Amino acid sequence: MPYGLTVRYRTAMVVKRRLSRQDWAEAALAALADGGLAAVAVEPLAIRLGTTKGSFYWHFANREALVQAAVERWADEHTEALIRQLEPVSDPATRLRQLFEAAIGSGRISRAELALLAHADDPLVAPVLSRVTARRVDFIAACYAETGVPPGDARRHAVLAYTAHIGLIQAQRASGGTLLADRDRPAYLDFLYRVISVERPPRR
Amino acid sequence: MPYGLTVRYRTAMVVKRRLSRQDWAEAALAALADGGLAAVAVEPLAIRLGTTKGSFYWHFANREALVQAAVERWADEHTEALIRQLEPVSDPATRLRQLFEAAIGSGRISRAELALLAHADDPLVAPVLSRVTARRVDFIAACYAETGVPPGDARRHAVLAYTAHIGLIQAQRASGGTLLADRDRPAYLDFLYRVISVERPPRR
DNA sequence: TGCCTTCCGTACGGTGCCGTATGGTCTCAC
DNA sequence: GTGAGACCATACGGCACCGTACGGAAGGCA
Repeated sequence: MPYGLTVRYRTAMVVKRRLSRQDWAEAALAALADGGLAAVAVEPLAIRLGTTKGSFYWHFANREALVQAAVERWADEHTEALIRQLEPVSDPATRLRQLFEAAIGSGRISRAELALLAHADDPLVAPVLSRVTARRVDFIAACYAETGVPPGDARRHAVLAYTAHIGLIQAQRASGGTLLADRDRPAYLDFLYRVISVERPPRR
Repeated sequence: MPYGLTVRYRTAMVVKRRLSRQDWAEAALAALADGGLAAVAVEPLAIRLGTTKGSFYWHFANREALVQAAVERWADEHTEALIRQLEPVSDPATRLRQLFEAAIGSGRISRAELALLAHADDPLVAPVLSRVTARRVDFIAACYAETGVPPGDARRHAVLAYTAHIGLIQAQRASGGTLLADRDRPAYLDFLYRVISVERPPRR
């Protein structure tokens, strides 16, 4: 909501900016993160961007195209970028540890995550989500394998690590945050890291 | 139709009968399971039931009331009923084992589950979902405690068990079913059961 | 300066849903 | 059989959104 204001402000103060396809995609991803797939709607977004549908239908054929753009953007930002960033880390155990910390850390990340999981069977979401899920688990499994775990075990570890993570953010939200109090979180993470054979990360 | 019978013919296959509040709630839960919260819509449901909105607004004040009824129905069927069924099992380890088997078994159960998780922040869903989540995890933790695990550990075990389960059905759907092939499932469950300290259930 | 492309504003019609109003029909007690 | 209450059908207005049509404004370039 301060977003719309900002745009209005910018419009008034500076120069009226013409929007690009990327601007729309970015706004769509933001809307997705905090309103679900249904919030990716042309007219509301236009208002939020301080423009009108006229702009939108110049850059996109229809709403479907916008959703696709947003989802692709998400896949890149929240998976490929992270993997690119972790790939140079040579020690696989350190790599895993950093991955889990990054994943568990940001609540902003999980918001888009949850919105997409919520529409996993939507024809626009499903293919990307499926690709991303496979990519992540494969990456985790490869790290485990690199630490010396036999391949079959590596995959099982990876599946557990990934599902425990997804399940945790889901259940935390489902419980209204009462599932795990903040003060119990470190102990739980220690426990989880021990279970999935990751060396305990240093406490901050 | 050649019969000029007194029985009015409806488009649906069901014979025309007067509907109860429960009929609507049941249909709503079914719609929820396979179309998400948005599918709990009065007019489509009326068509599906072979009736009209006139019936609906006799039994319910508005759509909100219908959603509430469906969600409550879900909470009872998929949590309270299961717990009632498991409570008489005296051995806590057996109780846990049966619980996990029941939870992992039915795909029909998880469909409504997923639909509700998808709308965890909806004001109509949130309170019930939060209640149910707490109830389930508490139940699991109590079982663990009863097996002799110290209380703190019991809760951590319970959280892991629950989130691993939720995460698994989520990730399976997200991956389009490719996360864990059917043939890898038993081995994974063995692994999971070992990790969360539950005696391995007998293979069927 | 004028022109042409790129981009945006606005008006409009269409769709799917919610909720109300009102009158009709069915059922059961009597 | 009849009347009262329970239940349903239909028509209507409203809202939020999609997508189209078309007339402009903005900004580079001759």
